[in-house]
Amino acid sequence: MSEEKSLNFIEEIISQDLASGKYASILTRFPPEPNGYLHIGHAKSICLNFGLAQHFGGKTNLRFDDTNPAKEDIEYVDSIKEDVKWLGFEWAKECYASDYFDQLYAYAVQLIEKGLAYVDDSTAEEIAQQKGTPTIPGTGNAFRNRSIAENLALFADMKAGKFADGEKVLRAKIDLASPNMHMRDPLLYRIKRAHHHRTGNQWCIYPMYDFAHGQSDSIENITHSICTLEFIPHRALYDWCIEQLGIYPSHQYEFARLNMTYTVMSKRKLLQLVEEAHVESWDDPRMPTISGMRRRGYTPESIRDFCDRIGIAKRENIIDLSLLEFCVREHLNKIAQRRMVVTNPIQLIITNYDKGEEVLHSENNPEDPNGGSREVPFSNELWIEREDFMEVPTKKYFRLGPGLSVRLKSAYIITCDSFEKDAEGNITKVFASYHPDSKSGQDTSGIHVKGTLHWVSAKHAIPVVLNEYDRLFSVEDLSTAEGDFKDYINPNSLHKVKAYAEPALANDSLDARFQFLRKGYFYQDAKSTKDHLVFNRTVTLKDTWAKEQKK
RNA sequence: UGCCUGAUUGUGUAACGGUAGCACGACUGUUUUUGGUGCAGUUUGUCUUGGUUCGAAUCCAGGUCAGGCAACCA
Repeated sequence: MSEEKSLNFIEEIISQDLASGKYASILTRFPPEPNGYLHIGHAKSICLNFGLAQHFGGKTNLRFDDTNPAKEDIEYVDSIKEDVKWLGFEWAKECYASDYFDQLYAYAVQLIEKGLAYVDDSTAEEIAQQKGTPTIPGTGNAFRNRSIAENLALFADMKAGKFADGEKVLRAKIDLASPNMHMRDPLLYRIKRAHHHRTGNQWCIYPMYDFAHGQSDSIENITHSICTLEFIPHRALYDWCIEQLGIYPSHQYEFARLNMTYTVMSKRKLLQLVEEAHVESWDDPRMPTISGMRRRGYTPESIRDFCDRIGIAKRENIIDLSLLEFCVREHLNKIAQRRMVVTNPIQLIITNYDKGEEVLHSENNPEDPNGGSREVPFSNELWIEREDFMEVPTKKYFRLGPGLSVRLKSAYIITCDSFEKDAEGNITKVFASYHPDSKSGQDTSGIHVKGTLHWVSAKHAIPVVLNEYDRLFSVEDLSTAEGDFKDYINPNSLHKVKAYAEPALANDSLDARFQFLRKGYFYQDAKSTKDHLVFNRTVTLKDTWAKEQKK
């Protein structure tokens, strides 16, 4: 293989654990709560967890952290499974925290029996108040001293549904003065009458995250439980539960979550964008969701490559969107079928072309010698881009203008002779003559031109619609922007454009990736039909001319 | 005011007491029937003050800055 890539801190830990014989093999898990769609931040975690297992010869479970029925739904479970598969990963077991509800309940009873948990009748407000603040120790209440027998009975009654929602909770008895707020007698169970998407109405008490997650890891024999930085203060509790219960010691490790420029990465905010119709749906191609990116035309390979490149560390980060764009372009350049599409057309008449029409050939992908070619009809009446003609060309402009010559891609070199304008001064027609001996592939004209234009034969063109996407937000770093994040939504994140496409596109497979020459990479939209072809722009091509013009 | 993390070029990420490297971005040049791609090159960095050491991004002490922690959310 190639030279060794340095290990990130988690790989470092794992290789030591393996070398020391602490574990014979590793087992990781990806544990989403099914309360929303997965986004590119989850992709980082998925690639990490599954990637670790692949790299070190272990396995990964997919576990749904479904301990809060009020927010969760089967719809999300299904989408999550689809997204993980699409990214190219296979889980060893499909698990649910709800599968462990009986076991978890038994664990809670064990804690009570050890005098390490108690039923508290206080209200949420009272409990919050009694917890104190980070600088002021908490104070206990009378419930803390209930007898084991009483706690056992009360907890059984909680389970049996003898109390109303919120009337009682089960708490761990740890340390109300702990400098770690999470150790100040954290809640273990709450009463909540809600329909659970898997257990139905079987339960009216549900374990809290802190009482479910570590134990679920332990039950599955997860060796390395990897989560994001905000769970660092939970680790003490994670370890406490495992130790007091005397169960398999899974260990938690934390890394920094992904942030990206020009977008948001929280399920809550993404949900808001959907619910308030700032975007069409969870899979709107502007969304940073996996489903949105898939619909936009991102490939799983490019997303995995991206996750590889951003690395894993503990420091807060914000990744440039341009890195993601680089990754897709790099992959798409290798696999995309080249096609010609004109979006803002002006008519080009080739005055000396008297053959009527002919069929030319153009390569599907210059990067792929085996990519073959396609037929492209040519005639004396073409569409070219309006911006490819300039009445008074500027100095570095090497496209079409009066007296200037360019090549029509895969066709002939032409020279512009004249043009027409309407009353308002808009160019309506451009007239040119072609050089018959300059035909693509058999050019003997000796003419050298700097520009090559894409084009479409007017009478052969088929109408298509292009969705040209731009960034969802107008500021780079939403986390430092003041006020509501929605104030920064880019009002021009979508341009729907009508365009003329070469006929080959009508017969192309729905699943193909395209590069529309000089315009960008496109992918057929989920709602596109034969009669109404719609393409989503995945990403533009790099455009050094646009950059030059800005100067 | 407490506790916990962290700080390396514009952005990420390496260097595990011994040459601060890589990628993206930006900028040059070159190739090109896509102003794409490819190729070659340039560019900017160890938060700060002390200390240990022949030698510190790395170890120690203090400071600064940033983020997290007081949901019957995960």
